[in-house]
Amino acid sequence: MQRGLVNPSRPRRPTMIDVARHAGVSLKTVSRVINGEPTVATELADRVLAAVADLGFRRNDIAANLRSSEVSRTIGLLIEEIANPFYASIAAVVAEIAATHNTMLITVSCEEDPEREKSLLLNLCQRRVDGLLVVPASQDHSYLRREVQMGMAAVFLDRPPGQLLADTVLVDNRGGSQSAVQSLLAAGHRRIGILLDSLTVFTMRERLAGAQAAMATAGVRYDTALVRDEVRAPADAARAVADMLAHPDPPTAFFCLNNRITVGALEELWRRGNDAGLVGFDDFEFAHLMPRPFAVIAYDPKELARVATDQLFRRIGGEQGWPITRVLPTHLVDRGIVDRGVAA
Amino acid sequence: MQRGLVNPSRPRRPTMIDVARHAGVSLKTVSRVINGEPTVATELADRVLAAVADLGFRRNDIAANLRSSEVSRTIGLLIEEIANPFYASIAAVVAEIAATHNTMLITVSCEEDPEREKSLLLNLCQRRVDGLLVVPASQDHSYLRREVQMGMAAVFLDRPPGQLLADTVLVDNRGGSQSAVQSLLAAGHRRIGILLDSLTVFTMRERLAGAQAAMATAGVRYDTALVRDEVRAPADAARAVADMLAHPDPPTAFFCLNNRITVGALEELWRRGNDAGLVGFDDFEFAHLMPRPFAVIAYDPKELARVATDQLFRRIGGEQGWPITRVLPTHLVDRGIVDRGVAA
DNA sequence: ATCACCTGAGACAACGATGTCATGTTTCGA
DNA sequence: TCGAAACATGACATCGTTGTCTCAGGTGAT
Repeated sequence: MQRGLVNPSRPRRPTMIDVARHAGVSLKTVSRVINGEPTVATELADRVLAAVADLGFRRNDIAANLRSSEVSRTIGLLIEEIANPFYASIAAVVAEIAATHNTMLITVSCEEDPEREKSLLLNLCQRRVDGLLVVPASQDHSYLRREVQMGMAAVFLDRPPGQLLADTVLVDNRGGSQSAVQSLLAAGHRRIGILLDSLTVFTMRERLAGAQAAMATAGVRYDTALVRDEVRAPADAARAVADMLAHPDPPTAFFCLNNRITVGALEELWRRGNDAGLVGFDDFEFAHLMPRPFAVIAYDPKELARVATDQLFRRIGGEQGWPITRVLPTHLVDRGIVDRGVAA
Repeated sequence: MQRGLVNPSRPRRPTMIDVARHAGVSLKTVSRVINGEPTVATELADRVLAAVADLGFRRNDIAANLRSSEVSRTIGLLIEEIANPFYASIAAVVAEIAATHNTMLITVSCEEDPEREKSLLLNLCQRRVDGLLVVPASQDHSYLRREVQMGMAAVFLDRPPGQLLADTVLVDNRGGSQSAVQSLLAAGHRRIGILLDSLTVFTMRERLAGAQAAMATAGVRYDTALVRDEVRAPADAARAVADMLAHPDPPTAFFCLNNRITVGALEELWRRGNDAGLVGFDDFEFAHLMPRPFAVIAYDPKELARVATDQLFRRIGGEQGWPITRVLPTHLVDRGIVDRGVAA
């Protein structure tokens, strides 16, 4: 039973065989023309191209890929969520570099769910992508070991893999945090409030460790009453700041471990006209338009993506060797408002 | 020559045949077990599953898809650039809805280049994605006609297709613009500066037309000296504002046709302490933290994406019928600063 | 006890392309 | 003028799955 007869409104896509018949040549000749092999007589090639145009033929990449199983020219990127500007800028860089390798990008968001992470990554493996870029949510990636052994390229970024050796690109979270707190200490602050998301996240643990190290080095007491975790949305940060300021011995400065928190804290301090010191980890767009001064520990997420993607394509290209870990530097940036003369 | 012997470091992936041999069953039985068909004796199924675990077998979706060419469970999304928050939030919604259909998303950015748009979309067709979501950059999509005829689902969003009939979801650019300008006129403004990106973009033409209509209705002269196009970056907007304010009969209000322009204009007016009226098309994050009051024509990009994606999956699901165009409403939102008492 | 029926399992073709090899034709030098 | 090399073309197997069909063996009704 021919499909063409069953559903005439949606014609079956022509295959190379149809083109061959239409042009009066063999299947293989069509294949040669489509793939630009030079050993075809001009006259035949023209007939084939005419048939291609006539029938609206377009090669089925799925079939081609199955036969010549070299590369699918597709890579996968796993992140938290694409709506987050941090990840969006990473995805942009990855897609751009991939395009130069004639490769498309499947981006999947796991939303901090380890189960989802696993199922998405294995699903990508089933689709036989050429490689994986992973910002992991879980701490156990042993389920990827076999895939990697069987040739799946994988590079982790922003956070390291767990139970798996793989190429990794990180940011110097600890060092950046250390210098953030050092700058507050140097300005004379001794009571520093620290706000963080969740300790289940690698970057948060590292940043907190850096802050503790800086305080220990300076001989300043690390008071757990001045530390709040599970601060997720900006509004949580605002509440935490208000809360800490009500403390009998309140902080005179705040260190926010990500930019969502920074925005919330900043908004609250600004609302109160409180001039506490404020340093946030991560820069962000519009930081220069915020209504009060603060500082950030900045680094380039694009560079992170660039280094990781380049490494991935090196592996896809067949580069052998032990997994490599690279740590990118951070730097302190003083961020003010558009015009500091605001109060004047 | 076996590949395993050529490159023993990267073992060949096991296929169903390997699993079948290892479990002492037929190929087809493996296929049945993998696909959860119920007609397999428990004892055999267990042997197959053990072999799968032993060998680290993972089904090749490419081959499966080739054989049973139903759906590839992949859709394509074409946008300008993923780093733009507007498109990132669209991509997030599309990916989320796609996930509920067990479908992954390939996002490609054409960066306003019509040639790139064409090649990317046709490339996606070659990959046999199940459907396309398109924010078009070009004005001629006749090259998609054959693909659509042959069953490729396609939905356009934010901007309409050219030379092609297809499902489309738009925003009421004209109406929104009209009410923006009406609000400025109602506040007594008669000289209104208009800043826009490029007239090659559909949304810009529509928004400008809406502004003109509002002025015509009110009997206010449309002075081309107060219109600037090719305003791309915020800095361009700042310059344009400065320039217009130097006009002998300067504008007392500005209408910015996108949010990048709004930010630049706002920054310049704030720097000058100028209290001109300001309305921008498109809301944006942090708008409520900006250092001076203004208004925006807001709409929900997520709703845009939701409606378009739902329609796409309806088409993928086989829904027939003529292409549909939907236009989503906008509304005016007064946006101020965190605390209007800033100057106090 | 016989036969129709059901069910589980395997053999084989098919999906749409590419790789390999064989074949027929042309070309060119001796 | 002939033979070998070079080239253009096609026949056929193949990639890793799933769909179709067949068949053996067990079940229940008559």
